[in-house]
Amino acid sequence: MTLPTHSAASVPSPSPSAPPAREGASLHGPVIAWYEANARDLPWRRPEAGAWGVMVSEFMLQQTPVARVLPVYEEWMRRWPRPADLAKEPSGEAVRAWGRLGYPRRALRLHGAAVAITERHGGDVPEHHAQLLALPGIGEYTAAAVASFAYGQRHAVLDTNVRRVLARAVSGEQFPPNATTAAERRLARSVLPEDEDTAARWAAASMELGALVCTAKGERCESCPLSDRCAWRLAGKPEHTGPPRRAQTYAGTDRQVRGKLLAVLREALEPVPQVTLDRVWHDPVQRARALDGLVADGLVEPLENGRYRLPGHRSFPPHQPR
DNA sequence: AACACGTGGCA
DNA sequence: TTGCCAAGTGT
Repeated sequence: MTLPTHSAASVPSPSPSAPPAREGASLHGPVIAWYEANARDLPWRRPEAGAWGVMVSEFMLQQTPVARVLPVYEEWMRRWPRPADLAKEPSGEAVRAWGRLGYPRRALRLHGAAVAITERHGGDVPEHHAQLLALPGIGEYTAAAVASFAYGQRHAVLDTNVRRVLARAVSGEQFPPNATTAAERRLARSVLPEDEDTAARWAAASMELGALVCTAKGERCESCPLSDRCAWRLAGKPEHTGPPRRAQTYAGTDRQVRGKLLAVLREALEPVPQVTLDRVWHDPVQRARALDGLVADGLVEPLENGRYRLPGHRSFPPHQPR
């Protein structure tokens, strides 16, 4: 596997007089050129990361900022350089090494994906979108991202950054809809470069643009390669209308209690007695519900003696075809 | 379709 | 301090 090399010479540029053959043709060139000059040097973008490195990074980056992922990613790749290395560990080790990245079910699913890769794909991250999609924790976005970033394939990689870039540059809206729509997928496919290598560069470049320039708040239009043609900017940057983007509450929720319980178990080297867990939350009803949920999710293993620990053995459910 | 699911930085 | 936000997935 190789990361696409950066070469502006391979970026096709439409002739000045002819109208663009397709809607996205006027987007690729500027954005890819901008990317080649401004892309961050992230470890999972280096060739030595391999498909496994790309995949690990994608799991960690789901809803989690780059800065927080970096140190954990380095530790994981040092400890588990190949899928089989992770697969032979108990799943609880993945949860423990996940640290405070949040959404620890991702760790469990990444472990489950490593097991599946070892069993079904000979230890190599599969290259086909459908094979990736069948792995636990990999949805539409991550399957496209791994296929594109790791294997240079042509896929619409529609994450929150790209959705925002397209919403603004093409649709003239400040923000995309709350949930990804069929219209967005259609738009993303319509602006996808025909050439496979160019499509892979566009995927990485448009995502980086959304992450660094076309941000949710404090967008830096003066640094944007699309500023002269951005539909939203040309319309005077109208404020978002429509349904408010649903706020995510956290304080006092089961999620917070789960987080506190799991934090105790992550730090513990030995199984933890019930009474220790009882100290993390005042409400016994909510506390019990949170603990039951963690057990049901396979994040916590109850032992015969009334103690609890991170799962000591593989506990991910068998693969269910979608 | 709407929710649940962690965590911490920043304005 | 509160609210928003960060490369989503599964049910």
